[in-house]
Amino acid sequence: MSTPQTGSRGGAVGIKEVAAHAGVSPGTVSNVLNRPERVADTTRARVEAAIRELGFVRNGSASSLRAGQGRTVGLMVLDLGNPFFTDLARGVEDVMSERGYAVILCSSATSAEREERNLRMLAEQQVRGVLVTPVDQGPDRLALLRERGVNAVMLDHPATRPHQCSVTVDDVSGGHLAVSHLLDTGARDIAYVSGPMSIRQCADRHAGALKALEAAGTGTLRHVIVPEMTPRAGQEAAWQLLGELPDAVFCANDLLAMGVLRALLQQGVRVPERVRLIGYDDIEYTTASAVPLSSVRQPTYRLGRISAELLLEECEDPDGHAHQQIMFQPELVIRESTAP
Amino acid sequence: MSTPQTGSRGGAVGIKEVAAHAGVSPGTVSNVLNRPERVADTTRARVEAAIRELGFVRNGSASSLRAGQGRTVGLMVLDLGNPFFTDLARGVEDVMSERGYAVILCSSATSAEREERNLRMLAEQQVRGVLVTPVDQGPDRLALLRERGVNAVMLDHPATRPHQCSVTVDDVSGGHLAVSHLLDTGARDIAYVSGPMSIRQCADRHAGALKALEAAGTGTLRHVIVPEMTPRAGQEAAWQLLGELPDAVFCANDLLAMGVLRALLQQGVRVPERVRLIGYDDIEYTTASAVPLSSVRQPTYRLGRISAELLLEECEDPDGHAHQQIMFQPELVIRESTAP
DNA sequence: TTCAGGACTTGACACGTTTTAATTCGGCAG
DNA sequence: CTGCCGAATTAAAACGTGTCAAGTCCTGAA
Repeated sequence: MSTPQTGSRGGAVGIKEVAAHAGVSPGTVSNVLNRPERVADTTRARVEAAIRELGFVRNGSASSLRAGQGRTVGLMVLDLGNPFFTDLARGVEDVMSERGYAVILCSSATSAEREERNLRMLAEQQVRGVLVTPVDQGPDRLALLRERGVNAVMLDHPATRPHQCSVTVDDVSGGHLAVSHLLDTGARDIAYVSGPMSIRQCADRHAGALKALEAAGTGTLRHVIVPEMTPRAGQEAAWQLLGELPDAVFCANDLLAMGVLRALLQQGVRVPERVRLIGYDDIEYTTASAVPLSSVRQPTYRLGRISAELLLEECEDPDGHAHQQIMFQPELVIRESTAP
Repeated sequence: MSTPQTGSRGGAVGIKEVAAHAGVSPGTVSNVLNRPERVADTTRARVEAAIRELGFVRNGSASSLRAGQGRTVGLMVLDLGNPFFTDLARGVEDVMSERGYAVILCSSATSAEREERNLRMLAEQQVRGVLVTPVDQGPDRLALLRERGVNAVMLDHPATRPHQCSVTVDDVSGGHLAVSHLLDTGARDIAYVSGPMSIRQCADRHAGALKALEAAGTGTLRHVIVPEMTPRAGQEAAWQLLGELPDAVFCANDLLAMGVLRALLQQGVRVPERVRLIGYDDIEYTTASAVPLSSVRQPTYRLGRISAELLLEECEDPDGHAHQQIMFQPELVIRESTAP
């Protein structure tokens, strides 16, 4: 019984054991951890040695309970199966990991009910802030968090409240870019394949497409709406178009475009000679596509990094922080699928 | 000052306010939350009403501090850019969300240093368990967590300790499947493109490939090692092979295979007529590949779900739980890239 | 020698919940 | 009427850290 196992269970060492081992008071250990500048160099060295020797790990629950704020943030995305969101998550995770924050990952899977459940869980976890891609424009489910003083940054969605941060990419402009380009290649009968118009991205890209037609004063747009934005759904959308082929197809998403491309090629339709095809997102996996896919590129990874930095700034310096609505401009990437 | 704003800041209601509002003691409210069966029906109803009316949200930090265990688990993957891991993460997240657990997402980015940093962070966060794809076979970095009583399930990696759970897919068998199939198509001079052999998956698939050659009593295997498992690296690997083309290429990864395919086609090498090509993982995004890609399919999403369930079982019933090493068998998916 | 003042350090309480032992209460047998 | 039991509830003591007012020690000037 002479072992230094003073910890409660499993040899967990607390701040008290460290203090005893270093011959100082618990308060000093806490100071070493949180405001190292207030403690004398020699004492700090002794405490740090004790921490290392005992393998002390700070109890985050206690810390966050007492301090009223922890070092975790929530990240809620629409769909973990979509490379757009995983790239974005990668950016967020990279920044948070560097800064010592933990990221709680949630997927709403585009379900409002699941979004609400996850937000409640994030509130329970006492997250310091959240990055959210909201499911819909509907009721402000973030209110629950805001009341509790949790900062929020809207991801790929314009701010819904006057003073709130948001990071987005200009989807109207993206739709405009894509369709202008299709018109430039000579296409006139254009089809737009997208998910439900309740998804803001789909609606905005559609609006941009219409603007491009209007500006050009020529061309028509057909709209095929599919329930999901997956390759399979794209394939099914293409089947609908086979009866009367358009000159070009603009997909709200590269995944959809991959499905469309596959269906067209299977039916012997030549791309781009007979039908031009352009997608959206410029995901990496179209690298070895049958016909290299033109697309509208979004700075996805950077989007994640920047929104993470914005959130941390807001959390760590609430007063000096000015809310920002950052909007990136997308970029046209022309490949073979639109270059006859 | 007559408002019921007894909460500390931002109107955060605590268990005490709820108790006062319902005319019971804080202990009873806690019982309603944690062991509802111990409290009389009428009282429970009154408390639940108060919770709803006040918008009470349990403080997870306090709960986890006092109870000694929270409702979060950690998930550490090797590479968030790889669909294999994001599919897996999706499975984990789905299960955990259903069961009311929070998932802390970490990526080690195949860096031992970052793995260690993240594990320390998970320890601080008092996670109840972790799902880990370890970076290497090296020093047991999980010890830090095990000491603190954190359960661990090894993901896509055999258990390193006698009594530990693990969920894997038989990579030796996968390599065997792939190369046997290539031999069946008549290939003899086969190239294996993979990441560093320190990655277990790469090594095991290589071992399986060798076994297949041995069993067949014919054929040779060249080995091209690239630093990363990305399409770009695959492209560069293919350039190395252009001098003396093999009959077939087996890639440790579909991403590599996509890069190889792209490079071969660009150089006018016909696939599969001149070179057969097979990948690994059967990711969704090869759907619209120039030449539909043969691959070795792993039940990735199920892998995630099952390992999550295993971890929860271990956490919630530590005594009744028997450690399991589950190994799935991969499945050969033959498409055009190996079917001349 | 004394004292002011600064640089560190300490001690004790508070955070919101869970948990244990103690209390109340009605009913029922002796 | 008393004593005792079980069910339901309560009061109070933790959990491990952060914070801040109150100390201690040291240096240098009067």
